[in-house]
Amino acid sequence: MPVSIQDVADRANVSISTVSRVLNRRNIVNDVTRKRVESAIEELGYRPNVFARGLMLRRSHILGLVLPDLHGEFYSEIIRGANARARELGYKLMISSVAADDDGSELMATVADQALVDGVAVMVSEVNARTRATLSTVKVPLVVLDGEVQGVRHDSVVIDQRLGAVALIEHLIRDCGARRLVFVGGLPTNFDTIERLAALQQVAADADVKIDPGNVYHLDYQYDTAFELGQKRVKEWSRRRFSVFAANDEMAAGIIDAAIDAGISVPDELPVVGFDDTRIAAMTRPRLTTVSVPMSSMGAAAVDLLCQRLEDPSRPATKLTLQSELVVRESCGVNSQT
Amino acid sequence: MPVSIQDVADRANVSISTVSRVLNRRNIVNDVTRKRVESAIEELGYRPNVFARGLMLRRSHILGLVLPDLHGEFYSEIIRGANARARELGYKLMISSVAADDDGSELMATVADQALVDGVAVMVSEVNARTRATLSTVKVPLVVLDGEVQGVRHDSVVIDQRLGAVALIEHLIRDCGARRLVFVGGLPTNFDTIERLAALQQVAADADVKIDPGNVYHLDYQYDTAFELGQKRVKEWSRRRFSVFAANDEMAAGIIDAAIDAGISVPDELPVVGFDDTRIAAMTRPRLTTVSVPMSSMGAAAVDLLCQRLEDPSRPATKLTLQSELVVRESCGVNSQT
DNA sequence: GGCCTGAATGACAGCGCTTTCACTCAATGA
DNA sequence: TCATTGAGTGAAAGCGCTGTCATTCAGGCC
Repeated sequence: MPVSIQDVADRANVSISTVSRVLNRRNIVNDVTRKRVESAIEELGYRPNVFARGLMLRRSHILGLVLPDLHGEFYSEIIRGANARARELGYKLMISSVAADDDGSELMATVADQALVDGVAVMVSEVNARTRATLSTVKVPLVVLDGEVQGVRHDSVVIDQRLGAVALIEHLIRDCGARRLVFVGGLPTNFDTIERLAALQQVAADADVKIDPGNVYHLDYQYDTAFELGQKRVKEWSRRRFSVFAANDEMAAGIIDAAIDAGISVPDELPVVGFDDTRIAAMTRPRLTTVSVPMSSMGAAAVDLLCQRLEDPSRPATKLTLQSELVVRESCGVNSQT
Repeated sequence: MPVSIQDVADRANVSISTVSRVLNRRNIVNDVTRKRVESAIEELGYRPNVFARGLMLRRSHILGLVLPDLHGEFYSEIIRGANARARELGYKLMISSVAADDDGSELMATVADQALVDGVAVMVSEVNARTRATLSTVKVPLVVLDGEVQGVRHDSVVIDQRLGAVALIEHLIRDCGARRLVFVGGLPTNFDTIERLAALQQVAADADVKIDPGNVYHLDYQYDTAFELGQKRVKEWSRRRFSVFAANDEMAAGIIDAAIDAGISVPDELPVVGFDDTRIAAMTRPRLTTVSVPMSSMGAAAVDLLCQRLEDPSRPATKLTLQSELVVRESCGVNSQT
């Protein structure tokens, strides 16, 4: 039923070799012959069989993208960026998600399909022995997003959260007069949480601002849990003149809402800042001061890196760093944009 | 370099046929032999070549998902739902996007990769002759999301927006006392816009509520354009006691913000409702009254339908309808949840 | 013993493509 | 005139797998 290269060859009165040559624009084919083949292809609506081609070429022109979860704008933006760039470069994108709390086996099952993809970009929320072991079995080019896996050869694209985070916290301390800070992050093993907390501690130390270990909370990046935490703590935070640095916008929104419910004014009685600059950052009231991270660029960069390595497998491992940027809105108390 | 079925056969001292049989659990293989083959597979870390297999079986276990755009929560939720179900059923998902204003050629290029996928789910924002022509060339099972394409054999999963929309408008009219309505939708050719406007007109007619054609606006589902429209009209709407029905939450948020900027209170002076119940619907102030549509279920259902047809190609075309549901919050003026 | 049966396995023909190698046949130079 | 070129093409060998058919061989029956 499906039309094969043989059908085209028959119709054009040439051998399949010639059709193949026309298809791949390789050795010179006589103009007249090529035209004949091309119209045969057109008339028959012929499309080369991807499998046969993949079998020969050992190339599928498919790139894998493995994300910890598909929830939230963060990931969807990565997909969008990766998809756009992949299309530009003539690749297809295969998406998989892995539960954030996966022990590695699921990651394994997903990445194991390397047999199909030419390369794979992986974002692991947490690097441990299991994930390391899993990733070391990957035989195709590997790009790690927003993290690094020791002992495994891979390129990576990371976001320099430090710069943005530092700018954010300096703004909070210098311009908004914060003296005491609360940090609300994800799990202590989470790469982003580690980075953001480190930035906080660094700036705080420099500015002689206090961060009590008791004021560092590890939640799960969700609105609800942050809201619950806020319900319990918001009055105390406000009374003691704290400012809240949440490691993402969702949690910042949760805390803002808890504060408002408790009759506490944000930012006057409790400044709150977020991270990521997702869609909701502009929707909260007050609007969130946050750090914009180039999510879709990250996806695009991953695809770039994969393709570059595919072209030149011997090039040295590359680490691409994307910058993050402070976005000042209203939730921190001083709107320097006005 | 890569280990093939022959390597396994050699190591286990059997023929490749036997290895293949072990792999596919087909004809009975002697227990002793099977164990030997299995351990050979294990030791060699053998994984069947997807292309060779696909070439024989004409099955890739990959499903395609083509969306008009990858922006926005709506699409990312579809991807999430589809991905989860695909994984459950042993399929992989390949994502592509097509610009919303595509004339069909891009859709063509994307869907043309049917050679690779076992089936494809397509969401077209607008059905016209071009898209119809493109989709009629698809040779694998096709599921159309949120729409129908005449003359092309396909299954479909649609969201019954009518029910939710009707409930929303009835709530607006009956419970909130709306007498005059403004509709802010997408392009007049957009399926969702057509459905939602139709529901509005139906209910309005029944309730003897007026909808002036001059109060039907066709925008692009974006916050910004709605905000701009709001800046121009919000005072007039408020003065004339209008209520605004926006065809998605983004536009509703834009109008709310325009109203607030103009010093107009929502909902007291201008009730506004949205559609979709995306993340931002709970983030606006006041929170949006909207209609929740089961986005991720839609993705999952598409995958289900595809797999079912793959199993039984002769089954009659199926149309799966998902229900939408009114979500009352604050932006309409009466919070019946309290 | 000769024959049949059926379980277990192997040999081999493709699937549709790319690619190597060989071939044809003008045009060219000696 | 004849060997030599090289552009253009075809024949055929796989790529790694599945599935059909053939083969082997122990056990059961007459």
